[in-house]
Amino acid sequence: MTTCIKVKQPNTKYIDCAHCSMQPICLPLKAGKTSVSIMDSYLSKRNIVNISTPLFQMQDAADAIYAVCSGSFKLTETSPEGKERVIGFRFPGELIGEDAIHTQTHKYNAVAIGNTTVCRVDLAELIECGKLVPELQFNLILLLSRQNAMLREEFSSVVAKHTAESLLAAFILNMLKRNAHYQESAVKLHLPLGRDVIANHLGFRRETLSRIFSKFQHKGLLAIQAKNIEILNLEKLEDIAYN
Amino acid sequence: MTTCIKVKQPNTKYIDCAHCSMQPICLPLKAGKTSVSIMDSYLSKRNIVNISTPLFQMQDAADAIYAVCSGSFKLTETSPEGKERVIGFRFPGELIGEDAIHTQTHKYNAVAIGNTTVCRVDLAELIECGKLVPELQFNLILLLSRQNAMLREEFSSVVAKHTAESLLAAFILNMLKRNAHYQESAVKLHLPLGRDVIANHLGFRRETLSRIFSKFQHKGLLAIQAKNIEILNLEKLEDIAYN
DNA sequence: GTTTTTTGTTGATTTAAATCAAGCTTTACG
DNA sequence: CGTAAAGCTTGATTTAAATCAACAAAAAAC
Repeated sequence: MTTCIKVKQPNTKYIDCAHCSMQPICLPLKAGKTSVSIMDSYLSKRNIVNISTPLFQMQDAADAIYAVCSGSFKLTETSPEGKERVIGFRFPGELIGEDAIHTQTHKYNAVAIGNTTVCRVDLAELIECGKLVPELQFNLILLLSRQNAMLREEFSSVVAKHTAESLLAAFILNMLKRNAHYQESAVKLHLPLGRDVIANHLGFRRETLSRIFSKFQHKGLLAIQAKNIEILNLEKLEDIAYN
Repeated sequence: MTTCIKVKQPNTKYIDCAHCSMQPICLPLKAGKTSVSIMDSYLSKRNIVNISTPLFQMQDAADAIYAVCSGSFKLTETSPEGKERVIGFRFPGELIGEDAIHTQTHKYNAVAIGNTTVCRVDLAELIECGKLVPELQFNLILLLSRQNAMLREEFSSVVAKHTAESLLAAFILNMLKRNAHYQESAVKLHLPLGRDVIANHLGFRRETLSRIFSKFQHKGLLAIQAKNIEILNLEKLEDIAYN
């Protein structure tokens, strides 16, 4: 049976399979619940390590779903003039490329931030396997529905915000929630994202981001050390987010 | 067999079932492809007319997926202080509440804009039916994946925009694309949304929206008559959207 | 059909964020 | 190890959008 091989890397934290979004697909395979022999022959599940390279790019053929094991990804769109717009992020335990089932070609780029590990599930094989194992197919439905809910949540953290402050506050809260299950503390957040990348995503300038971070620190809402953010006053941050 | 009953209303356009997002589920039922008798006994598909009322609200039990037949819906979140934030729109042929499969309770409100018609598919019955008809289950996977892609597209039309102008331009282009198959012209857009609602969604004030609309008209990009927008210069609009 | 209310537009002023610019810190590199 | 490069912060100025305010145009109500 294929297993998840964890590649040792310095300063990286791995998500355990129990907290991974791919679990509804992987679990029957690992636990040997049903039809393991069938799935084993179909699903080519393996680990790939990327070093700051694209997992896939716009217009690439979409032939797999990925789950992030360690590290982070930024999802970007490239405009005709070559400008890059960061449309989202993916962290350990989250999915990338799940819309591929429908689209055939990718509509955005998925680029590794630092060194990352991913689990890859071949789409054609997954679909074949699903035909034989209805349980797996229903798990995929659950997984897609959950990804849908996650997407909408990420969406609502950046939409309909009137000020840069409420936008950033909502973004931090979204990051906190999504990273909760693999951070040491519920109020401590390691954000492996550069200021430029965050600012691009939120639609304002690096300088503005820096100023708001400073303001939040002076107000006693956050304590920031490089890429580590500690939330000191969650309630006030939520007030600002809800505008 | 249950059929789609179209209720006659003045000034409303119905999406035909061939262009509806629910089609992958409804089609086997209507065409009598496979196991129609089984599905017929399970799927309670029917039309409901709403007059400016919520289809569902935050924290309501999520027990169905809806497809919009006619009219439009706004999706909103209500903050603890009662402020409303418009997080998206749904038009004829599009789905509402598909994330319900995973979440059990709704995380946002779906409110009818004017008079609307929807098709309702009971979730518990759909899942039961899926167990018996694997083909239906795979169609649901396709549908969820497509909804995922649509969500990401709606998302990327409002994220990472640096100016109000590019935000509005991208929003118009997204609306144009999503309404393409039931508008008379590829460059004419009937937007049944009030200025306040659009402005709320995009995160700025009614006055700002009005001014940009005027600016776009003076520049010869748009021709606006109340809620009807004609795109006169698509290329320039795209340039502004890509910022 | 007229009044009232809601919705949309335009103008003047204030405020928030972009831009320009310099200094500082951290990481990468020879 | 020291230097270069990239990333982050803070300040001064300009520009874009919010706010305040008046008015016009549609709907809705009477």
